[in-house]
Amino acid sequence: MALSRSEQKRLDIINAAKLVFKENGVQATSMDKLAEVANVSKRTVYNHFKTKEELVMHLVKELWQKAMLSSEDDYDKTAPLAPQLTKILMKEISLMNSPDYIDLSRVAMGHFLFQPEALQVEIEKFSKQETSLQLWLENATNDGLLTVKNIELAVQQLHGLIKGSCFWPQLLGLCPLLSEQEQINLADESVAMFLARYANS
Amino acid sequence: MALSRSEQKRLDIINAAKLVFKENGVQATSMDKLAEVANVSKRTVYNHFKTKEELVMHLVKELWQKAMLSSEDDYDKTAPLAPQLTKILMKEISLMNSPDYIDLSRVAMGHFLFQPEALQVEIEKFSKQETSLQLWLENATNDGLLTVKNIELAVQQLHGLIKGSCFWPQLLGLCPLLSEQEQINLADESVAMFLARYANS
DNA sequence: TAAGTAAACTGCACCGGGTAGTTTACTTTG
DNA sequence: CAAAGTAAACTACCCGGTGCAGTTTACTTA
Repeated sequence: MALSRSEQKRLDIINAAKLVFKENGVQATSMDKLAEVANVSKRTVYNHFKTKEELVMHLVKELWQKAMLSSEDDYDKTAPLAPQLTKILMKEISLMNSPDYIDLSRVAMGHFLFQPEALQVEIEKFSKQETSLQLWLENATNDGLLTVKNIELAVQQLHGLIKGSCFWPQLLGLCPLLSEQEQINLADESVAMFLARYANS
Repeated sequence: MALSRSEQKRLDIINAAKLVFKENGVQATSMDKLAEVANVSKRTVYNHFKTKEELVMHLVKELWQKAMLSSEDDYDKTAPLAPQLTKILMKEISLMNSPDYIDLSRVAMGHFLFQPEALQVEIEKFSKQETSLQLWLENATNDGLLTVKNIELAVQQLHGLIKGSCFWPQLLGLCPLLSEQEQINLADESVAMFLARYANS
């Protein structure tokens, strides 16, 4: 499955961008530096991406798609709730706690922090689809296994519990990534708290 | 209490910095622009602050001090837990959900995102003191009113529940600030979930 | 009350350096 | 040989920070 030379160069540029943006952010990284790291002439960079902005957007979209790819988390009416929910959370945790995701999120955040309109635009392109977590909660609530009055709030609570330990501290460089065991503990603790509040006995 | 002219100019500069940094961030704001907004000559800016960095740091320290000023939240062994915890959370929520705090946090985040070492240094200067939330949890646990095995985790969980609704979305410009009623609801919901998990019946 | 003084402020030119994006003339590769 | 890549110079800026001559302010002395 050989890539054409052009395709290869394109990948070199994208990989170099990820590498170099994550070190100092977008603004502080020049296109000259980027081309140098990619081992590509600056003109080639501009042949593949019209502007710096376009290159950044390409990376951001890649990130979004990764975060949004919804796997089929089958909701099972008869199985115990805790393991099902744990499985869903583990999937989110292991994604958000990966180096690539953190690094790219930092880049995106640095880029969008002061352009909320642009961020809104990007988000709306993807926010049509419900998350698998939300669907699961809706199913379990409709079957009377949970008592959740406000599903949006519940989703936000679960995400808050998770991200507060496995995403934001790492994004800010205040904590190292979680080990596999720590990830499992976090999922279990989050599920325990959530079900203590919402599960029907 | 009249301020000397120099003190007044200094305040003008600081206020202009808050105003102008919050619009486009630190990197994207020139010192010429800042001086113009402050109605002060650029030379005067540099007379008060040796470098741009020093000015930014001044703002950040101001933010930290506001966030850290711990009030005496008296723990009361005999009173019901929920209202006590709600009160503490409300104080944190109303601080974190204020425009000044959000705006300055955004500036600080944009500045430190790619300088984790510098952030570490700043944080360590302030992180000696325990938060009032942590103290309260320790007291309630020692008195057997709560069963919390891991207090640090519990603190992080509470902060996650709160910040996930009243801080991070606003920092990113995805949600408007919470109304007083929404703040109260958030505090109540967070307390309800927390106590459902940890309170001894 | 008038003259003097030190400190702070102003405005502007200036410096060294950096950047996004373009152009050109030439070379490599499929 | 046509499409893509290369190196290097080039345009047209912007920015942090400094130096300096001259002015304003507030306060004090004669």
